[in-house]
Amino acid sequence: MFQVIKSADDSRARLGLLKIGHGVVETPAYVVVGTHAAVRTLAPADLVATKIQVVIANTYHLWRTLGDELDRFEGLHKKMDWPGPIMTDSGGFQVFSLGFAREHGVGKIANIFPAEGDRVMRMSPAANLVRITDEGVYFRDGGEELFLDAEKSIRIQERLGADIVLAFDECTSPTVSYEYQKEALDRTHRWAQRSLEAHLKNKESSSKQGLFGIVQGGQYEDLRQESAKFLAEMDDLAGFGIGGSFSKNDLGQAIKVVTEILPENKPRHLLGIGEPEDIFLGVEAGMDTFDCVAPTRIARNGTLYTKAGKINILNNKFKTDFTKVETDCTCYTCSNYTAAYLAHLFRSHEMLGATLASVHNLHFLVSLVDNIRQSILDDNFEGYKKEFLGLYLTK
RNA sequence: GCGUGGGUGGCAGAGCGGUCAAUUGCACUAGACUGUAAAUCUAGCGCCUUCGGGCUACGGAGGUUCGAAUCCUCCCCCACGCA
Repeated sequence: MFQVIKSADDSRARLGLLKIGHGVVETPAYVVVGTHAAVRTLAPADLVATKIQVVIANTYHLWRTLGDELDRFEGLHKKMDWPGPIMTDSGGFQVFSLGFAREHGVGKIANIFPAEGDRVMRMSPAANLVRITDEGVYFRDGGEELFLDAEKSIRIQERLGADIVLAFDECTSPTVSYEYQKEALDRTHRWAQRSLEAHLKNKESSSKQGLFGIVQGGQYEDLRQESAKFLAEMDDLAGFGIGGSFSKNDLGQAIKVVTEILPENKPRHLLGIGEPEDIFLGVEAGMDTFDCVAPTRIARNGTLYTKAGKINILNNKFKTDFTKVETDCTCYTCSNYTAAYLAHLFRSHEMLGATLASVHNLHFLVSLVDNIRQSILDDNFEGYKKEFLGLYLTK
């Protein structure tokens, strides 16, 4: 299922082929987030044009939205008219995002321990909608409570029919105590076993789908290692996801300690991480695939990637910038439109602005991982990394 | 000409004696966004400032009052109705 084509000498970076039901994924690869079985603002044809290889949809949100319709669901590929590989997230992240993250107004990468004088931007705190038990998780949804556990998550994911499915886990915050991280980790491990059992029970779908276990452990290296060891021994897992909410400084180390333990012959997916600098970090530490809402979310909010760093197309100067966002970019947006036109679309609140920006940002990241693969092939990963980040992080 | 209702910051529109440099929305200026309850959110938005505050402001000019965007007088505009 997964084959490492080449490993770098000076880092853990590796080139691979992930063969799954709906195609072969060349890794390192970027996975676009299509939570509700749709990539926001993009028509399927737009998505194909970005050359993105994989889409990840979300179990919790689809289950919540589709409800009983899932019983006669014909599968995400058909539903989305997306011919390529699909992953589904288990709903484990919603344990965090609808719970702790909502309550404390923090996100996946949170500046939770700000330095003196730091101005910390946070979302307004809101009610915690989550109640975690050893059995599973209760999500408060309007007046009722939705209960999701490992078995149910796997069953829903079978219906959704993605090529890669994820074990149900508890994503934790880096602010909680060691004791709680440990408790949550043990729970996540038990849920991983339950997920695997549920997965293997259905011969038909488990022959088509691969189940990834999810490494947790928060900011504690020993727990991360324990988690990697635990999951590494589960032979029937098709691969691994690395989860959790990080602070930016811990990210690299948290991945490194884990990839040292995980088996080389299985793919590793870094969950929810995907700014350009993080991809280098992840690849260097031995990760194969990445998904992130960033390219599409920041696009909708007017931010576009360029080789010289991110730009905000709503900035005054772009009103009269009749050049392309990136002169040498071959994406549909840059091939046809000026920065000024994009600025105009955003200022006019035209949806096309969000679409064109999303197309560009996805193309940017797809090109980035393409170049990373080439650099590994050329034994020049470190060189390419320095070259790219040298320009990208100047701003 | 008569009657009525109005003239408030770039626009719309609150306020109708003190807590008003003036609610709110839009626009504008920045910033944030990392397994998406985000096409969202945060901050700023008269001038000056040693960030305590100071100054000029609610059509114009006077006046009443300790105090006026708010009350009175005159003037100038606008809308609608009647001639």
